[in-house]
Amino acid sequence: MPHQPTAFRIAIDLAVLTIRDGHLAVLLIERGQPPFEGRVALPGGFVRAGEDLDDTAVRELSEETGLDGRTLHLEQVRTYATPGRDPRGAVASVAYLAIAPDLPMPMAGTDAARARWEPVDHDRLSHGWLAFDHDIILRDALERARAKLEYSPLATAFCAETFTIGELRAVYEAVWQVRLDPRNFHRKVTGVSGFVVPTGAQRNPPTGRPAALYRRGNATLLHPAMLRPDNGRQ
Amino acid sequence: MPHQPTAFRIAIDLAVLTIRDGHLAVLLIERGQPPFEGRVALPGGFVRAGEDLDDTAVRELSEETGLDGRTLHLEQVRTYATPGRDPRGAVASVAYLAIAPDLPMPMAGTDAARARWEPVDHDRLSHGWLAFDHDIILRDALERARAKLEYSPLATAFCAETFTIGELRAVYEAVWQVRLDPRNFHRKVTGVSGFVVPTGAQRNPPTGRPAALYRRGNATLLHPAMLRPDNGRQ
DNA sequence: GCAAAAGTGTTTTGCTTACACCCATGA
DNA sequence: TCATGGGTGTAAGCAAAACACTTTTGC
Repeated sequence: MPHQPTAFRIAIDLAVLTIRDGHLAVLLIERGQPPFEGRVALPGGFVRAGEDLDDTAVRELSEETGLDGRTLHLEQVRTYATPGRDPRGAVASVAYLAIAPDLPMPMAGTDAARARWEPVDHDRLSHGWLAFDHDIILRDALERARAKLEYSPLATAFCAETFTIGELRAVYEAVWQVRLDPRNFHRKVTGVSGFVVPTGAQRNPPTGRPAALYRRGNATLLHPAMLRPDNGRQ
Repeated sequence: MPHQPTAFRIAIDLAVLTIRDGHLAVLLIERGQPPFEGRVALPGGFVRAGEDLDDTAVRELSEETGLDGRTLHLEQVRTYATPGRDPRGAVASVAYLAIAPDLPMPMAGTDAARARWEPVDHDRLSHGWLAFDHDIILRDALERARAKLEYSPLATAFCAETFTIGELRAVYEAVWQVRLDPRNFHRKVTGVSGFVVPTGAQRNPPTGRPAALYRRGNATLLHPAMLRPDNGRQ
């Protein structure tokens, strides 16, 4: 056979999302060496011998950001291997989507010093915001997250252990970039079996009536689904 | 740095689906050499230098099965790289889902002689039906196909250029493994804007009233969606 | 009392289901 | 004429959207 398989290095790139100040934010690393030195990029790194892809994702998340991937929602999105996508040669990238609650930023020690949360800039996205082809990777990861909010309880992964319905609504509003009716949202969420369960406790907002606190339920699929407004309008 | 990135070869594995005799079928290859000689596996092959993943998928589809990937629905599903998944060493596999109409089997020439359609065996699936980890890959690809029938016009990719509503219903029934009410299905499909458009022509079934023929519309998302019966029942 | 956020009730509208019923053909 | 699949009508039930209204806090 004349054609030999090419040898690739395989990188994991992480699109780590959270909600900060009511806005969707992504965890970025300022690159300290070429290629793309000084530019911002998704955190990531190479798969090592004997490592499964999920393991690499957890390890890189810890090394580069200080976050514990075992407690976060973490899922594979897709793989990119367009020739020339990495100036260092034949590097395939397996993209992962991670969802984190609004954590204190510390991420002490190690390489995490270069990590920071940045609001997702929908204008600059796909127009040279991030290094490599990370604009495309982030766009695909965002679309995955948006889609999964509809039929899975993924939104609770953006929240702390306990949360109010208003906080959950803020997640949907930030990720979908829409305004939702608080009254209908409340009824819809509490009507989906296994989505959220009341803890009995309450929390006082700065002003206003105290909100009941909830924790994640055990549903893995939402029924009925939380459909995006205007979803599919031609 | 003590840890070097491992070098991988990257394979594309194809889950090519069609409907044959009212049943969901997958295209399999009987392996002619070790490892897993004599066992059946998904068709596939290695990514070559300078090739994008989609290109490899199209090329392998043509070489191993005689099908033209440029005219088929073809989409990436996910990547598998669990250590030890391939006895030949560090081989990552990028799985693709392909959908074909019920084509005449010829697939003349080349390696396609070893290719054959097999009904999807849901019992043996995940219990050592296919070589490598292809049971898992096929299961994931099937789940992708099942999910996409709900919100995308993917079902038309199983049909020829023109088709009847009954044929389209047979696709949903075969992929979802359910019975659907023909009357309600007809109304639902024709009510989704851009899903199917009437050609004006008709076709006579062996017995019964002639059926109107349709072709694919230009919708990329179905609204309202074709929800799976019982979808999400706890 | 006022502002603000939480939460309930009600109406309208649209989709889904179940099923009765009619249509057009081959044998 | 009968069997068979194609296709329409209709009513019940669930879910979504819009919005009036009440509750409970901090100031």
